[in-house]
Amino acid sequence: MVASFPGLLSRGELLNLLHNSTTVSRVHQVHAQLITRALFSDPFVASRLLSTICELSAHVPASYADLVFSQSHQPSTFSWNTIIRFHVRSSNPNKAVLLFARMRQAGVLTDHYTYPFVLKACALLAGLEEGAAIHGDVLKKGLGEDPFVMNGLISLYCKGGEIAAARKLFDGSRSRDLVSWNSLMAGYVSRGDTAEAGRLFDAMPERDAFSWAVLIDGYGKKAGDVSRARDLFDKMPNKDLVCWNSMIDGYVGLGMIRAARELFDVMPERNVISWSILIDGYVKHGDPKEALELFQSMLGQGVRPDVISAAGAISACSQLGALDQGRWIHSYVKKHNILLDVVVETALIDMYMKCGSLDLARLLFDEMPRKSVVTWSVMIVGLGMNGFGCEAVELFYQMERRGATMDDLTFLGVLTACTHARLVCEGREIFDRMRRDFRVEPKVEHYGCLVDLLGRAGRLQEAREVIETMPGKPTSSLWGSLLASCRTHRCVELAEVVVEKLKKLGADDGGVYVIMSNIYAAEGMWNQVWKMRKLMRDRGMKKETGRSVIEVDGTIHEFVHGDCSHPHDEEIYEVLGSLSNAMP
DNA sequence: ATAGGGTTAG
Repeated sequence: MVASFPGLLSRGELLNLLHNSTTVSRVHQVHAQLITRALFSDPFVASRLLSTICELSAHVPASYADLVFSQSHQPSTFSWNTIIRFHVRSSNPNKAVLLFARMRQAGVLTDHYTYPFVLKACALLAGLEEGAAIHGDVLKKGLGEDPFVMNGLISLYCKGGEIAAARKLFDGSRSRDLVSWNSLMAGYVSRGDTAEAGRLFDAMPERDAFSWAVLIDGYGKKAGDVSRARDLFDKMPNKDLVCWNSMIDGYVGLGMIRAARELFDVMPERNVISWSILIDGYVKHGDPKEALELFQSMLGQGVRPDVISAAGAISACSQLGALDQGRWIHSYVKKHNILLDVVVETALIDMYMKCGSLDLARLLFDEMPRKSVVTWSVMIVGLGMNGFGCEAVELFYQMERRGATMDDLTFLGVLTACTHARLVCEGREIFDRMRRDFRVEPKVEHYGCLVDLLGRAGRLQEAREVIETMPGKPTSSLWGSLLASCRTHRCVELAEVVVEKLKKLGADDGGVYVIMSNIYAAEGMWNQVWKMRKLMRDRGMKKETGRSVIEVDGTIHEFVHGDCSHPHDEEIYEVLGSLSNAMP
């Protein structure tokens, strides 16, 4: 590598070369040269090397930056600032704060360049105490009117929820600039006070694209008022990419996919974020097929996907059971060196699980260096869903032994796994331990699981007691679940009680009477059956049509209840018939 | 100072 340089370069030439390095491997080459030329001990050279590395922060492993920093002799304020900035930028605020503390311990001078980055780190950590101490420091040094430092403080207080403190600084400042206005406005937006954000917007002496984007996002996504967002969007003079994306995301947030799509289709330029927003919109609002098509056209237009857009597409595959496409996307991202992170890997595991490919899921799971709560939960849910309830519970216990934190969805997963595997005692025990041992407050959904678990096992009275003694108001879905169990276990009396409860809650839709009439039919109570049917007719009730989708060999098939238009229609119904015969 | 990602079952 070193040989690629012609002859020996002078200090100046190397510095120049360094200045023009735009890739990590180029920096490595220059680094090697600096060492062979014994120039690395030159503090100025070392600091230039470090800052070049930090310029490329997105592509540089933190360990490399740390190494170069630790090898420099008596790093200057500039070098300290650089390494702190590096860690802030690579979203490692902990490290940045730590380095700042060491910087002060070492007695190195801190300056107006140091503070904005440390403050940013504190803001990311919501470290208000730390930040307030730094505020004191800033004042002592007389840096309170430096716009960068002050803006750092404003956004620190905004992120920490102390908007009043931010406002006080803002109001009392002589040197506030456009960024200060924008920061404060963003602060109001993030705490949901779009009205005050709007007032600031109107009062601003000048506005830039940030100002508009903050408020478009505030009205649209944060406040759910897309028409105001749209007004603003239409009024904006030179719309930039960000505000198009924010506006589209505003529509997506409310499920207005058509409107989102219309804007997407006419926007002058798109980036991978625009595509992600829409892909995710389709995923979240029930059209995973369209999401995948969109992902493919994105690739077709030569837009390089990143982890986030891939996560959306993979999610779509999970919903569709599209194993082939899911595997294809997996190998695509690997082939194109798109770094997988915990989130996509979790999405992949979920996809493999939902597509019934337990081996591939397990393989990924075991090889993951870092797992999140979601990763564990997805695995537990998947095992349960695929009929491995015992393994799911076992994994839950393993999670406990590892001391991993659990959240409400972990419990939802393990409880549903128990339901599937009829593990009534385990489920009951885990439910009881939720609050006691894990300090996770059970929500209605957890009560729903418990009711389901007990009800399916035929312990109908216990299930009813759970509903009637739970804290808070039981929802109709709890009674609905109990009603389903009443049908399974042919308990007419309780079913009638439940229907009364549902009626009181105004939740007696078509589905309820369908079940009730089935219950009567099973007992041969035909008079009651007719009564139910008549009731439904009189009220014009209909049960929603059942439907499902699955991919086979790359083609996506959709099935709708009662539909006979599939080319393999007869065979399908034959298999279906034999399956339901085989089921207990 | 502004835009995008993973989990329940029915």
